[in-house]
Amino acid sequence: MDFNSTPSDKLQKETWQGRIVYNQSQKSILQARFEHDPYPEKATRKQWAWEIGVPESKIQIWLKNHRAKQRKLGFSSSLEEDKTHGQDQPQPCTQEYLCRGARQDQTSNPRSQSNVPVQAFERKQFLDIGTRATPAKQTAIPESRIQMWFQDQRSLYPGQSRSEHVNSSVNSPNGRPGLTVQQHEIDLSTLPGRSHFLSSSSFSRSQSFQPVLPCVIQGQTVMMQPMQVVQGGEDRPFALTLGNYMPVLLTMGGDPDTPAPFWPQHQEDHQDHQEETATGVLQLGDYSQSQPEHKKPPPQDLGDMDISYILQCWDEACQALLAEWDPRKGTH
DNA sequence: TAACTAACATAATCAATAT
DNA sequence: ATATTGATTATGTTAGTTA
Repeated sequence: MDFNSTPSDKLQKETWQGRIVYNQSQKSILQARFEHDPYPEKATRKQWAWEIGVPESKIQIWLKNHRAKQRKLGFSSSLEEDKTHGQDQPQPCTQEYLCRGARQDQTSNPRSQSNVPVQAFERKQFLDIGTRATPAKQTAIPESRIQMWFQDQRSLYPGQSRSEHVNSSVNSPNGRPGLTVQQHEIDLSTLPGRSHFLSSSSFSRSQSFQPVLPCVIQGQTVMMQPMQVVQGGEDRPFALTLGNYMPVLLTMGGDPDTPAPFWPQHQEDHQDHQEETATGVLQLGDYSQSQPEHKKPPPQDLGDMDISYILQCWDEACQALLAEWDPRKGTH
């Protein structure tokens, strides 16, 4: 991530959050297209995205913002006349919802495809751009679908508020959430039983879980499990918060239904690395292992491990993170 | 057929970038 | 410092899928 480069003549640049800065030609194209079709269907959005060279999800965001801007400017009435234009004359929708056929084909439930997004949501209800991309890669579900699914899940299971999310971020000195560390405990026993989700899931409704901090050492995944809820993570150096986490060593494999951890062993060419550092890992095994109040023994696989080795891994993890953590950037 | 949920939408707001 | 704008939130609707 390059925070020092100037935007000048770059096509677009990505910031810590993956924010795009459209150049003038991109904006012109989008605005011209928008005038003719302010509510493009999926295929059209993809076409625009291809022409401009950005993901379709970005087009969707741009359209959303541009519609809002137009409404604010008082052009909403004219938009009403245009909005069915170019949609092969479907039945006019109530409000501005796309009609049948104009929408993307409804994909099957991510839960039936893989429990990667489910477990990601169980761990963290607010996904950053980087962490969102990882389960998307693991499941072949587009990132925009992952994002939508998370939004729907949050509406179904309001486990934490935005402010709690913000407060739980460990901000870097410049105010940016360099490493997002979810410290809010989601008590599943309070969730409404509105679906078969919980009962069919790998954990019981009466259980709660806490997020974990991952790191990979010598081919092993070490999960840093919270020992207690940390108050006021703001402005606190990451190194200090590490002390509140208990190392738990996880091993690969096991349950065939359990996908491989989506923590990338090889951090590929994704735009955002720092966010994934703190969040993008799949916790394996029984969720009951994560209950901090009971101080249960670590996962069963750990029984085969030598405790000194575990502690050594933990020490190495701390050392590595401390060595690589740049206080000016909030990450390495 | 009812329940569930993916795929949309809006308004409000935050935050990065431009002016 | 302020305006612009991309991104995210909460919340609501529609319609396809599933039990």
